Amino acid sequence: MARRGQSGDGDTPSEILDVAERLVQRRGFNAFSYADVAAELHVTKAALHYHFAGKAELGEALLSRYAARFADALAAIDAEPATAPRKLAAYADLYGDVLRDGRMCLCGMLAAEYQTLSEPMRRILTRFFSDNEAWLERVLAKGREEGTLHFTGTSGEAAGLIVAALEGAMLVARPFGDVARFQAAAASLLAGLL
Amino acid sequence: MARRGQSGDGDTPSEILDVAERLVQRRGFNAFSYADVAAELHVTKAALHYHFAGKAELGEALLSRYAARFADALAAIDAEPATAPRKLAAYADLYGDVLRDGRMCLCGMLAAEYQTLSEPMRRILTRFFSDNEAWLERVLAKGREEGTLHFTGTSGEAAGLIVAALEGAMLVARPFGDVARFQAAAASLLAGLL
DNA sequence: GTCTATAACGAGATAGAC
DNA sequence: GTCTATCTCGTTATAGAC
Repeated sequence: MARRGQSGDGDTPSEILDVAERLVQRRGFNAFSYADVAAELHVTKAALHYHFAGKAELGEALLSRYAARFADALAAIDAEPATAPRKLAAYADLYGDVLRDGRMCLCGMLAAEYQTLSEPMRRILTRFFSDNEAWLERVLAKGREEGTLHFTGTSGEAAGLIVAALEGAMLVARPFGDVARFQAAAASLLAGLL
Repeated sequence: MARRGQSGDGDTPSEILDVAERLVQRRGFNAFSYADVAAELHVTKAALHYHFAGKAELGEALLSRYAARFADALAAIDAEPATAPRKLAAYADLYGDVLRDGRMCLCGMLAAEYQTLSEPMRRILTRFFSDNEAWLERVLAKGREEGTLHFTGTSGEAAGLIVAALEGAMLVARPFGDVARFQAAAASLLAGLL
């Protein structure tokens, strides 16, 4: 059974989210419209408003789904036995996969547009970064304890640097249309932790 | 003589650029309008169109001025004798100063919106990052040569990581309204190069 | 160099039929 | 659940007076 997109389900709300997500990740939340999504799905804007009352509600659904998917990916990394460096490499690959599809991280994109977002969207967004850093902090602490990772400062500080560096590496790589630029930065970052 | 803003000159085009720049750095290029700038300067939108034909032309002027100002700041760092680590710290401070004013780096913001920009804007933007990395590459190579900096990989790779990490640290710090978050990431980054 | 006025378009959203 | 039709507003941009 052919299944496209990342959401398994082929129901209308999911299809709307799939299209909107790609548009936001490529162009930004303030540069996509209901008309864009409607045209691509061959439905009318009114149909979209039936499923998502307004742009803010659509944005919240987008963020919630993205954060949940990311959390699942982190759980999947934790499910397999691996050294801390390998877990970090797997983490960086999550970002690389998004970039390879020509997209910015949804949350990195929305972070840039933060001041124009609704309160609910803001809360989910900051939560995303906090959760990511908390996961990284655990991996980093374990790695340092096991002797597989070496860094100065706290695990929390290193976690913050990793999130920042990966988001920034995606941000800068996209204008150059050059995934290798991201890979080089990620490799350089992780090499500094060995 | 009282002088506000960063542009020395108090002529109309400069004032327009000052206001537009702040709006773009806080809200994004696709979330500010001629009406916003006009209202703040107590002039009409038509007056703005006299100085900058369209939004794209205004954006080009914005980017050119920002890039020139940044280049001046790098020249100023080079003008004084300092160790490579001190130069890197001064470089990171350029970003910190922008963030302390509640702003994202203009070029980081526009990098997120890259796919919606005009060709001329795109060219100036990528040039900005290339120039920054070239400057960093020189500082890094010198520092390694002098033994004041230590890192694996090429100077170019390390330069790319620094730009990415600082841009990303700004991006992530803003949603938290927390400059300390940026400072911690910058410190952690530079500590890894000692 | 700045104004008033307005054109032309697209965005977000709603009412009500089917 | 999707449609047609419509509304209102904001945005970019221009013409022409002062």
